Amino acid sequence: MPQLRSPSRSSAALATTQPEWLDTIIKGDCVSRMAALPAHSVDAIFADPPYNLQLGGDLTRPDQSKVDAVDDAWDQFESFAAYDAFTRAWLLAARRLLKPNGTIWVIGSYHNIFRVGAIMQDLGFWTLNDIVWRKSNPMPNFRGRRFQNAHETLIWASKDKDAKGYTFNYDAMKAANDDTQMRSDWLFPICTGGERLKDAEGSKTHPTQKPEALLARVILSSTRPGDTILDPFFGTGTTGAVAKRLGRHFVGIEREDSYIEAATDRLLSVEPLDADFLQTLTPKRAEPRVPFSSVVEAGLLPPGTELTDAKGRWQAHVRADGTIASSTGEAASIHRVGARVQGLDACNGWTFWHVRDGGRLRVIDELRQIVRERIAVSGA
Amino acid sequence: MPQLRSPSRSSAALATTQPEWLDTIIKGDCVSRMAALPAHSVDAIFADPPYNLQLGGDLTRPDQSKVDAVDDAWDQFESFAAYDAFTRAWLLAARRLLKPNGTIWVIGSYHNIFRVGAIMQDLGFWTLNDIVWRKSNPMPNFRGRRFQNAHETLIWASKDKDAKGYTFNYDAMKAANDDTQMRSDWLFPICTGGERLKDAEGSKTHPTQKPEALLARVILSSTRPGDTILDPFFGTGTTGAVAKRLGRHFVGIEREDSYIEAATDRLLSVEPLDADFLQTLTPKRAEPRVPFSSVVEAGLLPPGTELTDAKGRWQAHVRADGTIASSTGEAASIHRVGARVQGLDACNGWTFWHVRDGGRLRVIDELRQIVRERIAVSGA
DNA sequence: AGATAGTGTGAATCAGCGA
DNA sequence: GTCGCTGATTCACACTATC
Repeated sequence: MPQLRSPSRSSAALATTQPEWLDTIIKGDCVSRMAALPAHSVDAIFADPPYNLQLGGDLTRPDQSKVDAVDDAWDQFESFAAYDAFTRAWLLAARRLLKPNGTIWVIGSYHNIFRVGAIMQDLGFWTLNDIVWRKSNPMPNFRGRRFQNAHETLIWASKDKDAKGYTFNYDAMKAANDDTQMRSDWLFPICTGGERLKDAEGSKTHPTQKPEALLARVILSSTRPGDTILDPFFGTGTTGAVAKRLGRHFVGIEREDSYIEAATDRLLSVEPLDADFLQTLTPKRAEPRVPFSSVVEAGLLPPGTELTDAKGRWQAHVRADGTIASSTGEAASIHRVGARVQGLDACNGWTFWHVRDGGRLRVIDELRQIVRERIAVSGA
Repeated sequence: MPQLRSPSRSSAALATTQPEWLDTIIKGDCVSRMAALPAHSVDAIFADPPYNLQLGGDLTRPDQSKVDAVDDAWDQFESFAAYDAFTRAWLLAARRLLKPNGTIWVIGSYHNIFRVGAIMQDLGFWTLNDIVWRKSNPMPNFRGRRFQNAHETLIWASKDKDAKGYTFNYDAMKAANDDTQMRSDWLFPICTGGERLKDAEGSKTHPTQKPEALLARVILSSTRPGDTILDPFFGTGTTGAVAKRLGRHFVGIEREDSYIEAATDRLLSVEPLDADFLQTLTPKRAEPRVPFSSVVEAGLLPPGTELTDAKGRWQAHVRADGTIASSTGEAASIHRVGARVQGLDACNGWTFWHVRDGGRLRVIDELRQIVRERIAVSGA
């Protein structure tokens, strides 16, 4: 097996315990190969399963019986049933490998995505989004009998309904999109030009090679550096190439020797990006918790200081124990009092309350940030 | 029954043979009502079935106001199996009514569209396209836990694989789209403002009223004047209103009296129109939003590239996820970091940041323009 | 009258932690 | 497992109120 491993950065000390299948391509049928891997071992899955319902080689009927001459509708149903059985099998095997907070991405077109999506729901996957990949340069419809088929669909799902701890780099996606949240429709060109792998004769190595930009958004949005991403239909290894470049681990499963060969060469030439450029924004949720009392104790808001909302409609006073008291005399946390004066159920006191600082009002969240920075410096 | 009929243009001579249910709203359950209509009697079907949203508790906006959720009884199903049985029943009844060369449209979201699509395939419908309705003004994701759900999906299918004679007004669609083929992704605003039906108290009559522009494109693309369009989930009658305006016949089936009443009033006020309506079908947009990450992923600004302002006073470097980090270590969007290094509240990062290109500095807005040209798409 | 600021709202499967 | 508290979170428009 060629050395495809991305440098093991964050887990350098654990290198000896890294499973031997990490950052490799496993040859064989994906269902049986997935069954041989340990459960709960991958953080994310990206799957680009065969779309064509007539791919006999990829499909095995539940019973290997030969079907007599039947009418079209029945034959169609048979082939759908075979595709469904195949889909259920690989999705089940994939689900077993997924960590409880892992997520799965599956890409398809109208030929297969409805069946895949319904089976995913049946198996308990919980849809987070369906994403539309809008192709900026799709193939035209030559016969003029339909709309130009200009998109494909991705389904992004967590392992089950109650898995709330999945990774979604919301802040990074928003920052990357001019500070408005990333939508469910993505625009990318199809894979062409130098990115498209060609064989010696100049014909494309793989019929449906996906653009690296698409995989990059998938990986950057839903995984963290050091995570492991499984691709059970590895093909020419776009998932692995982007994962390696972005400091993630990968596992690929592929049956065809020619694809494995192309993917191996490709992966060897990928240089991981410097870790400095892979850092993503720290979600606010993950920042250290600072009690309001710490702001008081730090002297930034001495007891007795008057707080007010941004428009000066409500007032409260800071008390020594880290509670505040509204003018009506009710004392509680900054959040509770903020909610109560407005007559709401909830309120983020950090962004609601302000303090007069010279001529202007300053939101107390800035004071929390000062305390956080002091804590960081002291190495706490 | 009030007179809702559209003037019978092409079939004036046949007016005496026009069935009594044409251009009317039939009250009742759609499965049994469809069973009472003659087979092969409609040219097209537009169906907006319940989506089977499975909503948990309340959802509040950041300002603590409550989102008015779709919690109507008609959208509740006990299980996927119950939803599937319902779907199979109405699709079977609908298929019986469809003429051999008729087509069916079904709209849904990721909650239901996969199941609907799979069942349609099982019943023998032949998918012609899946169409993405991109909403120009979708509701945000308030908790930042997913991508903004900014689209819905329509499936367009013929009665069976061998039905080749269906109507598709290819040239009209192409002409309406600046003389390039109409794509499978359509951009329309959601139904708001004066078009949105309100009750006496000013609250929306129907929770999921669809925009007329969407129905107009459906009807203009796949039916001819004088055709009959069935809507088994008529609601407040958008399908009927647009059909009447465009010189088509309609049949609506609806259970709720309040919706029937609103639809009846609405239909009476519709005036049939000439087909210059086409022009409203292609909403013109300003230049498409290009995420900064797309410039990074396009290879124009590889991660690690140093950015600087026009005078070289401040520096930052590009990170893989589309954020940038200043030399002081602060990371955020190109706009935020630009603002912060200057000590300003806001900054247009596209025009502030430059990159060294040979000997000269090049503003990154030029790179955005390059990406725009690469991904130029009508209606983007 | 016209500009500006403020408010309302849409098919939504929308927390995490510690006690 | 439940309960309770902290505190994180919104885009594009249409419409209304105010200056």
